[in-house]
Amino acid sequence: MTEHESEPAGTTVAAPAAHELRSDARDNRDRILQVARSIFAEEGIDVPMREVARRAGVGPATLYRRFPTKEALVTEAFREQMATCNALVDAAVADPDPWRGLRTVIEQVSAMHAEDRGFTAAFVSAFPQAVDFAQERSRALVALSGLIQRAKDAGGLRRDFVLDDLVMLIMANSGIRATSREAVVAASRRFVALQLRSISTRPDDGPLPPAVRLPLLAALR
Amino acid sequence: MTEHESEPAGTTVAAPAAHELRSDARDNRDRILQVARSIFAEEGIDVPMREVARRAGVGPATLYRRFPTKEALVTEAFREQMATCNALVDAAVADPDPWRGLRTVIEQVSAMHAEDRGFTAAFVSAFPQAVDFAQERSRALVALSGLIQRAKDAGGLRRDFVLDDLVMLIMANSGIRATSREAVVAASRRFVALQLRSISTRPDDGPLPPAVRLPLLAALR
DNA sequence: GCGCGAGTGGAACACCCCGTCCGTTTCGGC
DNA sequence: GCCGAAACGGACGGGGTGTTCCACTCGCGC
Repeated sequence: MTEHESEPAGTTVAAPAAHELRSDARDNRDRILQVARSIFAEEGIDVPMREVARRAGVGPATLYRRFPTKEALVTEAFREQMATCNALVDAAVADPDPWRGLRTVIEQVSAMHAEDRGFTAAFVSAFPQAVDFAQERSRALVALSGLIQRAKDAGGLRRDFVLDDLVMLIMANSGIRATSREAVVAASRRFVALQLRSISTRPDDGPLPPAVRLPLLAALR
Repeated sequence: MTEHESEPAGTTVAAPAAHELRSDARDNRDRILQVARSIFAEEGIDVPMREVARRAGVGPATLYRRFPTKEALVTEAFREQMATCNALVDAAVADPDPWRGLRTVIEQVSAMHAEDRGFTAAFVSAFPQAVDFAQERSRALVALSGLIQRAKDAGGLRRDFVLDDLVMLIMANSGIRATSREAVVAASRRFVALQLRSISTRPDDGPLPPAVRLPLLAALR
């Protein structure tokens, strides 16, 4: 995306359109993106644009000149993580042990969602018209589909597991809430471990990660 | 709750304060509540108050006279389901087979959350200051805690399972989204079945409920 | 019937949000 | 230094939501 800009060629890895910006503008853009990533991770995607601008020390107009819409900002903020996510999938698919690959990718993607509240929203695409991620996602899902089949054949994964189950587990994982990011991460870890046991054909092994006190129980002291 | 109202005695089952209303007012109140339950179940709790009023065929003022705040409306709308939920817990705790009781309560509470998007929000208490449900919830959690212990002792439940896990599973279940209520219910059913396998000490038995196509996969046709 | 007060609905208030306009500031090539 | 264009930020418009005000209506006891 944004390759259809009026630029001759891409010099760096993935610089969208920030090569001919004035120095101050470039600084501002970088700061905005940095702040956005931080806020989105901490508070989710529903943070007002004003707040992002305020914390970045710029006016709303500056924010909107660089990112014409909130969707654009969100997309850009999570591009990196999306790439990471895809890399995780690729690594998993390339793993000679398909069951270990599947296990690992579930663990890691779940961890990413637990660590970054906003990423989940971007992943599920809070902006349905954002086709940006859709294509990469399709590719990843197809690859995972193959991995699942191989994991079944090689052993380790129960034979009635399907791709939809993978999506279902990721969604369920993202439903976990807690009072702090650390708590969410810890709870997610235990949850995933439990998941893996339920979709594995192998016998139970080793202790689960520790349980975590969740908000609903706060009333109990 | 609301027993501390200024009424002499409860004539009917659980009439909050609707005993001396004019007939039309009573009709309106009932209709509002009925509409609210329906909308909340279908679209979640974020429906504007105006919309509830509109669908109930009344003006916003009427709605606000009966329910002074949105929180009050939500609380009242879900009181019944909360009671059902507590009854489920009581039944589970009373089950002579603790593992079956636990299994059943997980299945049923999960189903309730899947069937009613709004209930989840009310359950997790989208309004933190709503202490209304907090007390019953505490009682239920304590009871469940005992049930869990007995299920471990009697066999069936893995020994490292704790109350927080139960909350975690319910939360995770509520993270499941789909394009229709039916799809959510079906996916939830499969999810719960998977859960129960992971927390059970008994060997795998019988087929899982069918998988469900989830929104993320829509791109794959 | 009749009248009074509970009940009502539409407009309005206060607030928040996304996105834009415009007069001013600042970079950076000369 | 200088000066034009790029960049800036505060104010503004449009839309949406929870909640309230107020003049009018209508059940219901007499």
